Amino acid sequence: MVDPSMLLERKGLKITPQRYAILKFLQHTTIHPTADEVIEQLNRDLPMTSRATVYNTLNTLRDVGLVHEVTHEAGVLRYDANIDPHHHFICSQCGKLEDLDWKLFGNLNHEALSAQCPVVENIEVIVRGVCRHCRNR
Amino acid sequence: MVDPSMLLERKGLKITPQRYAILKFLQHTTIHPTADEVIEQLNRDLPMTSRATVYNTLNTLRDVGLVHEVTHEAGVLRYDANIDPHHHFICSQCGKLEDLDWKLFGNLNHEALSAQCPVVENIEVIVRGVCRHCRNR
DNA sequence: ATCTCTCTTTAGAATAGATCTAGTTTGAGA
DNA sequence: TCTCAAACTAGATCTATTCTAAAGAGAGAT
Ligand SMILES: [Mn+2]
Ligand SMILES: [Mn+2]
Ligand SMILES: [Zn+2]
Ligand SMILES: [Zn+2]
Repeated sequence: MVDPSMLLERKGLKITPQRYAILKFLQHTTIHPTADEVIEQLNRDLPMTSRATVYNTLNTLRDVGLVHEVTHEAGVLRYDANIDPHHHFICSQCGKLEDLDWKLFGNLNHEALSAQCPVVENIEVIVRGVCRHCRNR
Repeated sequence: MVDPSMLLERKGLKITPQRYAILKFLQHTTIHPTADEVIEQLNRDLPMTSRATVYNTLNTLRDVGLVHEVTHEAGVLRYDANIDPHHHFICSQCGKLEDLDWKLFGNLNHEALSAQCPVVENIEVIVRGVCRHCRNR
């Protein structure tokens, strides 16, 4: 796991306590938090980050490519510091959103695609279903 | 293309001029309209559908499965009357959202997936890139 | 050490998409 | 024709996000 300071510096962003804390939190969670969940978590112990700064920072990190927006639920915007190619699974019962390994689906970027999409920037598979935990209850 | 009246009736929904018009419009467009675009189009000639009714109707149609929500852009909620399995392509330059044929990616629902997702309800591939039109300009 | 300039943070106002409310209209069935 | 539940409506409300304008912070210059 790369140090947040290094990542921020590489992108030419000043290292501030708020940016450091937000990026570090996103790096260490797997829940793909919403902006509200980021605010909640950061200010749980010691309030030090305003609502506006969380939104500003998330947008800044997204602009420089350090986090990705995950937009597969109506009205819910999540953030993901895992920027390696991967897929997502959403449980329709509990709402959990999990990573799926990139290699799970083989090579998706093949010839036939270029008819409609000559330049591919990103491919992602979204799987909706019921997770193991929800199935067994 | 199935008649909207028949689809509504099958789902036990009353056939109203508003529901008929909204479903018919969605059936005949390929742009995956937002709620605002539905309102705009329906009231272009003869205003007859309120904002609240468009939202109510879209939610009703979604609840009975006659339309799907398409939620792949931050803050943008689109509607799709094509409920056959298919994938989507989004052009990062012009924002166009197009259907991709289901058969384009072969069988995605294979054994390895069931480890994390024992019950699969839906699989969809999202491709982001540059469309032919935007590439050639 | 002080100044300066730019970037960052902040509280609160504003915006916009979606939902809710309460009253009205509609039409199928008695 | 009457009744009643479902559907429609205008406008109020809600809520996630963005905007605004002012304060803070820090790197380099003097
Ligand atoms: Mn992820
Ligand atoms: Mn579609
Ligand atoms: Zn679950
Ligand atoms: Zn394009």
